[in-house]
Amino acid sequence: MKFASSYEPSQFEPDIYAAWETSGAFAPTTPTVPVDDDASGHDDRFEEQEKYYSIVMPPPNANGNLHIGHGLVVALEDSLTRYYRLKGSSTWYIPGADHAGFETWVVYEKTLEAQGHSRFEYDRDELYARVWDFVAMQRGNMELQLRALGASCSWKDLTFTLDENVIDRVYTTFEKMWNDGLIYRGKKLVNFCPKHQTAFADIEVDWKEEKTPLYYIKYGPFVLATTRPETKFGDTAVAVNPNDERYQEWVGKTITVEGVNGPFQVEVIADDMVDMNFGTGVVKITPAHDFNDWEAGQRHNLRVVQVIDETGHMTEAAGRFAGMEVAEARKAVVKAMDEMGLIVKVDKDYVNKVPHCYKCGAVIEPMLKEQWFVDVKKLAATAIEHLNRNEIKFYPENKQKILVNYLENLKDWNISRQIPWGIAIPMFRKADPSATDEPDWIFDRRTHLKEIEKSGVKYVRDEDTFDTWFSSSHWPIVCTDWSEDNPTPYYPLNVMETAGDILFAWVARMIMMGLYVTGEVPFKEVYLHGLVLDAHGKKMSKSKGNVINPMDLVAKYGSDAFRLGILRGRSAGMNQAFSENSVISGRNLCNKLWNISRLIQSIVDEDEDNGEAADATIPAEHENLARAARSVSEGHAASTASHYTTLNQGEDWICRELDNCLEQIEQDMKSYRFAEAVETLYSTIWDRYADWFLESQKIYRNVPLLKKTLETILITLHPFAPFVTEAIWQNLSWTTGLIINQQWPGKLKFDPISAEQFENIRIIVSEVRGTLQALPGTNNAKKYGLLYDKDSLVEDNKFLVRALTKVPTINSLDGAPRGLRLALANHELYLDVPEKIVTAYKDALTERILAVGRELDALNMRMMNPNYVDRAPAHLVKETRDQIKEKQQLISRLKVQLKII
RNA sequence: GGGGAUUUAGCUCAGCUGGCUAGAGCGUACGAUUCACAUUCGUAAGGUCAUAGGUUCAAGCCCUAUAAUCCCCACCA
Repeated sequence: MKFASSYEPSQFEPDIYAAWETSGAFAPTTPTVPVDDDASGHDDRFEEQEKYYSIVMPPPNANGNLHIGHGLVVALEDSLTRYYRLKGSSTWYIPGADHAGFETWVVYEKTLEAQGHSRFEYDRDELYARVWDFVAMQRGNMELQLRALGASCSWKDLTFTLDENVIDRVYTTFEKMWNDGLIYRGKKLVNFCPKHQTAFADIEVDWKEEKTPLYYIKYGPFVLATTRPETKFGDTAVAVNPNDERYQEWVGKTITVEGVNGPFQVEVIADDMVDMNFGTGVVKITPAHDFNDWEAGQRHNLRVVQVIDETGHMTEAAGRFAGMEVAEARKAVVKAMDEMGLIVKVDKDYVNKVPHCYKCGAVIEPMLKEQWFVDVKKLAATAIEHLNRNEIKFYPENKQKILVNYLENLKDWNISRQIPWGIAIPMFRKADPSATDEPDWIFDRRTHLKEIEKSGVKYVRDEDTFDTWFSSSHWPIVCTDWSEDNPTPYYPLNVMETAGDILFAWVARMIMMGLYVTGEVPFKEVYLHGLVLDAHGKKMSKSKGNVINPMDLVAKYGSDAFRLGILRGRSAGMNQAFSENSVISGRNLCNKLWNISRLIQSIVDEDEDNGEAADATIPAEHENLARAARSVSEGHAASTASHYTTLNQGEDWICRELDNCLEQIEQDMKSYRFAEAVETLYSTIWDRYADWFLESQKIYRNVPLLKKTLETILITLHPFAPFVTEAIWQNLSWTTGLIINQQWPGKLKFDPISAEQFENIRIIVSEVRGTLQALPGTNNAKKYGLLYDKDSLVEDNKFLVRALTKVPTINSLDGAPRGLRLALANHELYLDVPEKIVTAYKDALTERILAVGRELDALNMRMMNPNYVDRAPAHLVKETRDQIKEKQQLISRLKVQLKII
């Protein structure tokens, strides 16, 4: 026997993955490059009646390890991929790796510092080369982990965000945008991290609430409130609200302000931005270091004086405070002002929101810099138009509205980053400004050169790199190898599965870019998953020490258990807690399935030893139970057990249950209800297949049906638990090939009336079990027999009912009723219990009658309501009537029993 | 300030278009056991579905308020 008594994932998983990978099962069945076999000049792939299923992996950081979120990503995406592969689509799951510009840069800079070096010792190109080697060294780690999770992705198509074709595509788009006037260079305030020396997009800024003292300072004729007294040297105006009567007389005048570096003059302006109710209703304007002030400065044509430099130190404009760090300068300035009596009061508990670098936590300084910007107005408008036409279906639905709302308010996008690790911006600046006839900036793809010559003029490359999202926004295009000359049926993607928190950063930009480049939306559906929280619903973080490593769980419980566990209790877009219990329950299911297979294989072996391999067998003692066999041929058989015949109610019933299960799974997968699909499989396999059908097969054996139904279960579970299903498939004696390549099972055939009769058997068995447990004493099941009165269902299924209830005997009632009557409406059944015990059961019986009576009352109330009878659908009214009849019967029978006692 | 969610058993969550006598996993209690599986089997306890109104023959589900929790966007000096 090949089956050990329990399933050990680690014994199978690596070999199974290797078998899949080497067999080529991960590659799409239709080529990913154009095909023109009939030399028609057209790509044949568009003409075939082929179903394509394409999905890309949000590229994990090439430099890092996978975290639990990636575990969820693989569980979701790979389940989809395997499901559609079994369904017969040419399936392309494209893996990726992200150079993760800033993230990787931060890690690398730390290792540099640890070695006692600084980035400033090297020039940009050298740094780039060094990081490349660093990443190359680390890469592969994450790829191994994706394999451990069972990702059935097409490895040969792995796309790295710095691959040549990616850079090519990004440059092509950039050039097009440049020519279309969508790219401009602007000197604007940008979010700048003084530690990392780079600008950020708004979206990358981490706002934190902090107590920052609010100083009320004397300011010429005014008193005004500020949290940043050190920027006073950059003030070029003071503003009041135009409707503020208190300050009307000053508007338009120039005032003299006493300062720590001596008096200076500013103009008083009126602007709506000022809130009359905050502080004193007077605001100092520092255009170089505050976004609102910058905008006010634009409106009023104010001078811009930079007082903080890129390293976070005060400039010469700060006079004697020059060279100090911002925090230090603030203290010094406050002290000096206090000594001069300029500070009126201090609100120490004032809570303010301060921008921080999301990586190092340093305070972000708004900094005036020349950067490249994308004019997003048109791009956003086009995206909104397509979104409003519902060309993309969102899961959860509400994200569509949120996205449109975001796009409507989108500001121009700063795409310049001052980090060496990234794709170089392909722009070159004229070296000699005196050559006035030539443009200042030109586009050129030769970014490997620092200097180029064009029309005899020298140009120097801009040292900045692209914001990672600028290149990432091309992901569906570059992964599927779409091009203007060769569109591909794999674009648009069928689905974009990714984290809900990058809806704006990534999804929005992919849509804008996809439309701009290809004219089509880049994907037909979007599924957004939420955060995986810890067991208590808290965000996982290193500082809290509650991070769960998916690889630990895989090692402990197996890959399938992890996948099943993480899909449980999870729905689109929701941040949900992770519980190890769910993984344990997944592990148990794998083991259960293993043992189900072990049992069936042993039955098959025994059957073959008996030389009766051909057909269903019925033990001689049950021969009278066999009904006329219905031969059913299966047109869409998965493997070898193509012929089966159902021979009793239990067999019809399991076919019906499996059919329902298949239908349910299909619906769930269509609507991305993964947790429900797993739940359905769990209860079908465990509560129905194992607990009822297999138990019944210990009495009646139907080998072809056992084979067929096991195959059905294995294939249906395979998308969610790929390893154990493949391990079993390989160990079964009659299956061939790999399960990953099988076809999704078709519907099973069965007799519905017979199937429904089995429900009655289940009800009878449950009632017997429940009543026996409620009787006083232990081991009741072994003590009392079961009596039936003219009940053909029980008579025909004597042996089965006996096996399931464990009662010692089942006999026909001869003579007057005796013992304890079971509370079943349509069956006359008695437990052969002595008088004494029946009496002891009296209270329980009375309670039972009362409970049924309450249910009956509720039903009667409903029927007495004329509105219900008139307005409710007829079938419901009939159902109620039937229920009333049934309950009445049950009560009267129980009352008879009670009287006898 | 603008927007999005969540609130159902001890815990984590289902309950999709109203028909519910509200479900699952884990946990708990009680009982079983020599074989497929203790990673097992059986039985049970446990919920005025956040609160208050409303619509409807019928509300966990729809509407209107309220409360609590969480998230995103904008940012007030």
